[in-house]
Amino acid sequence: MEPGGDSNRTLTQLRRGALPHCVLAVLADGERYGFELIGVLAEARGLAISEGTIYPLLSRLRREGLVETSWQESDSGPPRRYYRLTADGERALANFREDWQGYRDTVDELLGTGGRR
Amino acid sequence: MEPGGDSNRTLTQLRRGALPHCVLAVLADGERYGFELIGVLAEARGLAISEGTIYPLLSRLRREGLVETSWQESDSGPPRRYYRLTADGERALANFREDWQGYRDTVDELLGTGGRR
DNA sequence: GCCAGGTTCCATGTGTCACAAGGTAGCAGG
DNA sequence: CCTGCTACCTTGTGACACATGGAACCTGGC
Repeated sequence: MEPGGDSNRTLTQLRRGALPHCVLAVLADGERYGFELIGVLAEARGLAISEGTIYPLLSRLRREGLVETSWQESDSGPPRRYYRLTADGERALANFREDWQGYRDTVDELLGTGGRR
Repeated sequence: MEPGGDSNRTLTQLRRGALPHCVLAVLADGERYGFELIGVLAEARGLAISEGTIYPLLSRLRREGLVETSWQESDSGPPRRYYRLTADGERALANFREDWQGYRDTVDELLGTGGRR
């Protein structure tokens, strides 16, 4: 049912690296709930994920103290759990920005994709 | 045994994304053997890996037909298994370059690390 | 010879994590 | 009520980086 996921598997592995911190980055702009995050990330090329990915991820971030949550009523539908960054979360995000830039430049250099832009 | 692997674990997850294709990229410049690759990658910031990582990775690339190998004698030490890119490997590398650039730009945009370098 | 130490390869076990699939619950509208 | 949507979460599977340990081969000292 899912054999040839060729270049798809590659993207999955790529996502692993930055996805959690991309979520943190989105939350840095204001609180969001799980379903909403899926929509926001779906608009970003190469970051489309599903519920089975986002909820375990958010649980982990919460367990690590990088985000905190609050339940809020909805006009139409069940209540939502909103996530927002903690101070630790902001620190983790700042650290990651540095790690990411170093890694990105290394890969660009090896691949020869660093040139223009 | 080592729970607090804080920012280290992050780098491991980052590596996962591009490491196999970075190996392909190095091999695109000429054939190399396993131990040599460890040294080459160690010089690239954020890509230092060990034998336990490189050999399973190379086996996988071989199984997928992206690299092929040949044994060659060494002046000093046991024989070496040299790896070089196949046509499929070159194709995979080219595909990955595109995937990588799209992904990289997406992450840069979300993190706000994209402003020309 | 033979033994210590370096080089090179590989296999096994563990832990992390993305994802698919499925399950629960609240809120509509016919 | 009952179909369908929104929203959350859990469980099982599989991929893969890494640590550890070991085998095979070479060299140099004695």
